[in-house]
Amino acid sequence: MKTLKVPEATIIRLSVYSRYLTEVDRKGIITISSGEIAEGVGVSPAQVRKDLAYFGEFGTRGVGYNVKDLRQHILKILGLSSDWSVTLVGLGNLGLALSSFKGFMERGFIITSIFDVDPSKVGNMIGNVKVMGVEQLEEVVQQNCTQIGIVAVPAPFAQEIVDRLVKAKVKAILNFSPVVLNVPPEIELRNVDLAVNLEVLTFNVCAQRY
Amino acid sequence: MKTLKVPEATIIRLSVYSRYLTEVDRKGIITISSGEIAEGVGVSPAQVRKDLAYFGEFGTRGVGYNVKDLRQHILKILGLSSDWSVTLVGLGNLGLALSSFKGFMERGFIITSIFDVDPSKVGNMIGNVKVMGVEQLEEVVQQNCTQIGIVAVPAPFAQEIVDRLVKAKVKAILNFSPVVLNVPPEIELRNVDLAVNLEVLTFNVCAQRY
DNA sequence: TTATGATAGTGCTATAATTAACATATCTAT
DNA sequence: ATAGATATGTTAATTATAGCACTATCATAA
Repeated sequence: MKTLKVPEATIIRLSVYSRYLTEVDRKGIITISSGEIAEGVGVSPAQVRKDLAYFGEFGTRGVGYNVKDLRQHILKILGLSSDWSVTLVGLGNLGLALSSFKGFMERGFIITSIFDVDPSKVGNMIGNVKVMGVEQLEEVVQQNCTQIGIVAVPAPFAQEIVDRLVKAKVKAILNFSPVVLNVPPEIELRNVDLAVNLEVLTFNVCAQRY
Repeated sequence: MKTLKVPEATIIRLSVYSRYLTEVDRKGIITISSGEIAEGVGVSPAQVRKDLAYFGEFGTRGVGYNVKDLRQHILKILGLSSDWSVTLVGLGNLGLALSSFKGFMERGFIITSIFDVDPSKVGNMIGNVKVMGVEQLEEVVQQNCTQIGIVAVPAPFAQEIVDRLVKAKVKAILNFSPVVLNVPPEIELRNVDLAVNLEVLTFNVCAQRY
């Protein structure tokens, strides 16, 4: 057990491992080796062991890992042993897609509030959540002890929404607007930029040159 | 000019720089320094210069970079000097959101075809693109010389769709299904896993422990 | 024309991440 | 019991990435 500085790449892989283990578990498989996990998710066996070694010893030498146990351990590491209350701000096309995204619920992310500015949307039900006007954001989010905010508003409004989420004491923000946002250092911020992803692809497609 | 092995992190940053430069250019600013770019996007000035150095010399010592020029150079590097034909497979909530995502069009990604299995969707118009049944995928995609496929279908169908895209000779695939996909090495594949992003956040929120 | 200030480009250093190698532990079969 | 096969955990080596500091170059103004 090394501990202390864990690369972000490791966290991302752990998340992928856990999802793969869920799949493997569903097939009724009891034990799995680092090599099989590696094969399944497309990394090296050493990488799998190294990633796990940051957090402890979860396997049995000569045998492998118990699928259920390892999965549980990883979920615990990722902070997924209990549910998270999530607020979604912005109910455009992307927001709507996110609101019904199964992958969130499956992993314990519960969307407990949804906000939009559009009066024609406010009051509507999305699943069993009522859409509210953004003016209520701080109050509702704080009351619910919501810890994660998802920002899916047009770029020009993103910073303002983020500021209000910070005021409402969320701990982490997932931003889908293609802008650089400023948050206090204690707030975790991640940006998902869809166009960037395509551009990495086009670079690579064109990259015989480099 | 160093060339040859460019880190992916560099490509991602270049994409961010270029977007920032677009913004700066709109404000009518002519010249910008590495320090100002760095400030604007939240990296170090050395990093900005290093990233650009992979591809050439674009600035003037003692002065900085011409905003328009640098922007154009970066777009060229990323392969964005001409448009890309993109096909979208899967018109669920996410697919629908992607189909109308402005960020794609702005950067020259043109969705030229959309496929779904649901007969109630086939035939509908999304913008000026007619939704087609997946059975036509190979034919249409190949005919259009579409080079990029976006996969937004449920996880169990993703591999099959990817196989068909490969058969249809796309060069790159952006996958939104949370599964590990197999493609031949010459095909560029990127995965966008929305839940993973949230899980990196929760880990960090919980990570006082580590 | 020359001195000064500013800033890009670059080589070197330090840090981080990945891969490889190995020593240790477990299970199975004889 | 013991030997052999297997697979983890860990240390070492390699590779990749980022940061720093120096050098070269340009613009400006005296």
